[in-house]
This record gives sequence, structure tokens and C-alpha cells, in this order.
Amino acid sequence: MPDLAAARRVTAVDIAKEVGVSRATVGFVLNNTPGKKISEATRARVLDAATRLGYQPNRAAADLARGRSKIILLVLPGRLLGPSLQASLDESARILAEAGYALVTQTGAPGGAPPLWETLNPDIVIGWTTFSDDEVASMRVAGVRRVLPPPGESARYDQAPGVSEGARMQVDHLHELGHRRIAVASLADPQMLDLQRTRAEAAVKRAEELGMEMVGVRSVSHADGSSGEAVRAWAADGVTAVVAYNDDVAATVAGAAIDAGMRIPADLAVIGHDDSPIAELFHPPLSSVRMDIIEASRYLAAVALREADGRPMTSTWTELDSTVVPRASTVGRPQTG
Amino acid sequence: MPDLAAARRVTAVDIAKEVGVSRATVGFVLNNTPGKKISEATRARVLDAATRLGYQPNRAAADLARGRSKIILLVLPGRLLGPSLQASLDESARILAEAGYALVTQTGAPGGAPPLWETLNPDIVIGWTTFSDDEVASMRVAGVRRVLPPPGESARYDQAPGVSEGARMQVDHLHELGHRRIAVASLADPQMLDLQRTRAEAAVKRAEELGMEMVGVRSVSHADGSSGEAVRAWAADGVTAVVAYNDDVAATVAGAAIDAGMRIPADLAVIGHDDSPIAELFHPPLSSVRMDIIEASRYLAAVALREADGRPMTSTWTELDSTVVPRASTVGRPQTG
DNA sequence: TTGAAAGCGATACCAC
DNA sequence: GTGGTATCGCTTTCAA
Repeated sequence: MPDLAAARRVTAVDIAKEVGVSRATVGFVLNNTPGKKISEATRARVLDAATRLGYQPNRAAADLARGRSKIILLVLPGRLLGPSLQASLDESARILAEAGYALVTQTGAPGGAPPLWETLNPDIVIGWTTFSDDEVASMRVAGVRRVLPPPGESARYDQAPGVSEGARMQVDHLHELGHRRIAVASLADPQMLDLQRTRAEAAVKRAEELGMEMVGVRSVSHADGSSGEAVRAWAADGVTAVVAYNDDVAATVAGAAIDAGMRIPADLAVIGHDDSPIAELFHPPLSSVRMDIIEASRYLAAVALREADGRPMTSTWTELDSTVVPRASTVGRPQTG
Repeated sequence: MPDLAAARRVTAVDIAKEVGVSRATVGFVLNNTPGKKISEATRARVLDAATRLGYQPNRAAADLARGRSKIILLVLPGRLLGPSLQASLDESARILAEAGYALVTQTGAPGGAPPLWETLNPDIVIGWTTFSDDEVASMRVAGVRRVLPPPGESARYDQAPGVSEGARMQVDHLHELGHRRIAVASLADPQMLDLQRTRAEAAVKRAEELGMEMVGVRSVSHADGSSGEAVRAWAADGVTAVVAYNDDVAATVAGAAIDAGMRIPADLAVIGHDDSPIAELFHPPLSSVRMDIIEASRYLAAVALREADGRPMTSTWTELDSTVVPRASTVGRPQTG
């Protein structure tokens, strides 16, 4: 039963005394200070003593002396957080932890809690898209010195990872299945509007390239009757398949179609995006697009570390590898798996 | 276009110079140091100068001098994070922010990223359930001095907020609808096993109290065929309704039932738990239990602040207000809303 | 190859 | 009421 209160922290001085060197030497060893030549013997003894005594450097002191913290703050829009993204962030965090950085994620509900950069003193703040001038100003006041994406450029979701690519793959999938007249279902939620628009535009563009007929984009909500209307309108219009903004929207559309007495996918095929849990759990299971988000998270970590080093990368985002996960909502045969 | 790099931080010295007092006086004013009598005149001038110059105290320096940080780390099991919990944490964070604390949430994927208490130097670490001895030891090494729930007691999910209450309400709901022979569907995922068990036990107990027949608990997975088996077994056994561990499990069961040609809820009623998005989006929509988690989050904030003050609360958790959200999976008529 | 010492910026104790 | 000043633990430059 470890007694927390009684614990007195081990400092670099303790190690110095233990080993019989100066506290400075200890610092050099522990920080691997370049340009300092420490004999292997003392280095080993210091390291040994450090682990033996259970030394943990004091963050506050280090941050103060260094003039910057080792915290990286990642700000994400609220709705984005699914299990896959969760796993992805874990991967980023693991990499950054090896470099001594703590990755803190804030899913910024607008109007919710105040931004953590005000209190956390992060060294870098990373956003999914560009921050507003107000936000950047607030960061500067709080002493944040590095911001990604670089402020000043307008938000460009089409450069965010996987956005356009995923939409293209949705359309391609439907095209391969023989659909020639399709529609896009968007979400009647102002949040993430830009992202929705970008995905929708990419889908429309791709449909054109493939010579498909695209009847347009409809916003759909689960709360009102708009999904029912949409489904009936599409049916009347000869639409055979729908590209949904995400899996939630796909579920809404599919549900409305079933209510309207249509069979899925015979009368209407639906494909979602993000491969969230609902895609697998919905009945019938929903085809979706899965992003290889682990690769992206490695990239994110790399970007952050380079920024911390002061050698920022020129292009911030990489393209994501995406794959279509075909399920019963488009390919017809309910899967057992 | 705010230039981040050029920003030099405003320190207490700057204010002192500006106002013409000592830096100590500035400190007293800004911290509202009790027992210090500062004339209203100087206090006002200091405060004015502080806002005018855009003063923000340096976290690292304050933390170092104070010997503790203003970070509260909340560690949650991975799967727990839905939109409602998200909103709840926002509420907690807002309250804590007013007291100058930053609430950082880590959804601890086991084997994932290293725990943030190693790098974040939090003043308090709060868990949903009791931490293991190893974890507590690791916290102590990292200099964490306050842990909630207090280490040493074994994990007791039945005291965690809303756990037993929710399960009881699920059973009550089915009982009111006339069901007399029910079963419990659990998740074949070792994660959160204790929580599952506690909920299941509460359900079994409640069924007994109400004189219902309870055929037992079955683990169900979406991946293998276990949900299909379970549904057939229940049907053969005369079960008319199922209490599911959460909405995902409810969806799995409902899906399997539909596949088996059963109608919901006529042949099998299903109620989930947590009122997550899938409950509303699933087809048919799933009855569920919604926890009044905002109230709990206020309580969480209060507990944390009291702990920070050094006057810990005696009982850590409060009971959550829960309500049943009836939907088509139990009450029969598909809802339009 | 190692050590001494000057900060970093705020806190809080003790004088005046 | 207000002002010095030691202190927190580490980083880093300069000497030795």
C-alpha cells in the first residue's frame, strides 16, 4: 500500500551525492547533452543511480529553465472521436512519449470548456484545421509559440487527411457495382460544415469523372422527417445508390428507406464513411470507408516533433490510405462475419 | 496576422515597473494572498496594469514555486467515451477552469500510450474505478500525491455512479411492459469485465425482487455467431425480453433476432444502456437508459476541488439520476421522431 | 572530462 | 501596508 503523502521526490542532487559527482554532470548525462564528453564509467554510474533511486525529473523546473514545456496539445472537433481515431491517437502519443512529450487531446466543443492552451502551457498546439485569428491571439497571450497548421492560411479541408480520397472511393465503389444514378446525403448539423461540403464536392466531382448522373446533395436529419422525404424523393427520381457523409448519416438514410418499404441494397444502396462501430452493428451492416489512420498518426507525430525541433515540415498533411469495407448495404448478401 | 515568435511574455516584474511597486506586492494582489492588506488604490492599479499588459502567469514557474501543478488528470476506460460523457466532461472542465485547474482526460487504452501522469505532473489523478497497486506506485514515482478513488480499497463498480441503478431500471421497464421471463446479454470483451458483471448482477437481483424468471447471462459477440446462438436459445427457452449491457450489445442482439426471423419487440424485446447514438439510429430504435451525467460531472468537479484543497470528501461517488428512454425495441410502435 | 554558478518567474516568509 | 529575498529543481554557459 504505497503511501503517497510521505513520498519525497528524488532530485538530481540526490543522484549527484549518491554517485559523487556534481549535479551538473548528472544533468549532462540525463539529458544526453550534446557536445559534452562524459566518461562511460560515470555515465553508467549516474544512469544506474537514477533508476535505482527512481529519479523522475521535475517537469515544472525543467519547463521553467528551458522556457518551454513538453506538452503537445491536439485540438479536435467534437464529433470526430471514434474508436479508430482513438487508437490512432494512442499511436501518436506513444511515439511522442518516447521523445518525452505528452500528447494531450482536447475535443473542443465550441462554447464548452475553455481551451486547454490557456492553462496547460503547451509547447505546440495542433488543430485538424486552421485556427481562427481569435484563437491564435488567445494562444499567443497564453505563451504558445508554435501552432499547426500554420496560422494565416484559410481552412482547407480538402488538404486534411483522407477527406477527398474517401469520398472518391465511395463513388468508385458504387460505380463498380453498376450504379449510374446516385445522390449525396449530408448532415443537417452545422458542425463540421466545411468538412461535409468538401467531401460532398469530391463525390460530385468523381461522379462526373466517371460519367455518372448525380442528382445532388441533400441534408438529412434523424430528428425531423427529412430522411423520409429524401428517400422518397430519390426513389421518385430513379436514384439507386446514396453516398453518405458518414456512417451515422448512412444509418439514418437506410433506416428511412426501410421504413418506406424499400429493400437495401436492391432498391437503394447506401455507403457510409469512417467505418465506425455503427457501420458494423447496423442492420443491415453498412458499407463504409476505413482510413488507415495509424499511418497518419505516425505522420502526425513526426510533424509535431519536427516542429518542436524548430525545423517545421513544409507540407503539413499527408494523404491517408483509405479502403472500402463492403457490407450488406451495398453488396446485397448479408455477411455473417 | 499575429506573430507568435515575436511575442515576449509579460512577467510580474513588468507590472511592478509599470505600476511602481515591488514585484512582491504584485504577487499579493494577483494571488489575492490572504492576510495581506493592500490598499484598494494600488490593488486596482496593479489589476489594471495586468489586464492592460495582457499578463498571464507562467505556469511552470508557479508550479515550481508552489510545489504542485494545477492539472487534474482524469483516467477513463477506453470504451466509455460517448457524446453524453463528452458533454459531461466539458461541464466538469468548465467548473475546474474557474478555479484555475486544467482537466485533462486520458482514455486509457491498456497497452496503449504510457499514462499521462508520468509526464504531465498532475496534482490529482482521478479514475473511474480504483487503480492497481502498480499504477499507484508509478504515480508516486512521478510525484503524484493525490489519487481518487483513494488507493487501497478494491475496485467496487457497484459504487461507481449509476451502475446498479441503470440495470435496475432496465429490468423495471421490461417488468412494467409485462415481461416475466428475461435474460441478460453481456459483451464478450474482457475490457470492463467488472463493470459488466456488476451491471449483470444488479439486473439479476432486481429480476428476483420483482419475481421475474431470469434465465441467466450470456456473452454475445458481433464477430462470431454467438449472438445468433443466443437468440435461438432464448427463443427456445421462452424468453421474451433481453437486458443488454449497453447499446452496442442491444444492437447486436436485435440484429441477430431479425436475422433469425423474429420481430422486435413482438417476439423479443431488447433494452440497451447509455443512450448512445446507435440507440437512436438503429433500426428499430433501441430503448435505453440515459444517465444524468451532467449532475455527476458537477459532483466530480466538487470532489476534485475539495481534494485539491486538502479536505477530501468522505464518500467519493454520488448516485446518478437515470431515466429510461423508451423506443421501438421495447414499446412496439416505431417512432417517427 | 567535470564543476561552478547564473538564471528561469512566481511564491511566501520575514522584516520594516 | 509594502518590500526584500530565499526557494523550487533544472538547464546551460563558461571556467577549470
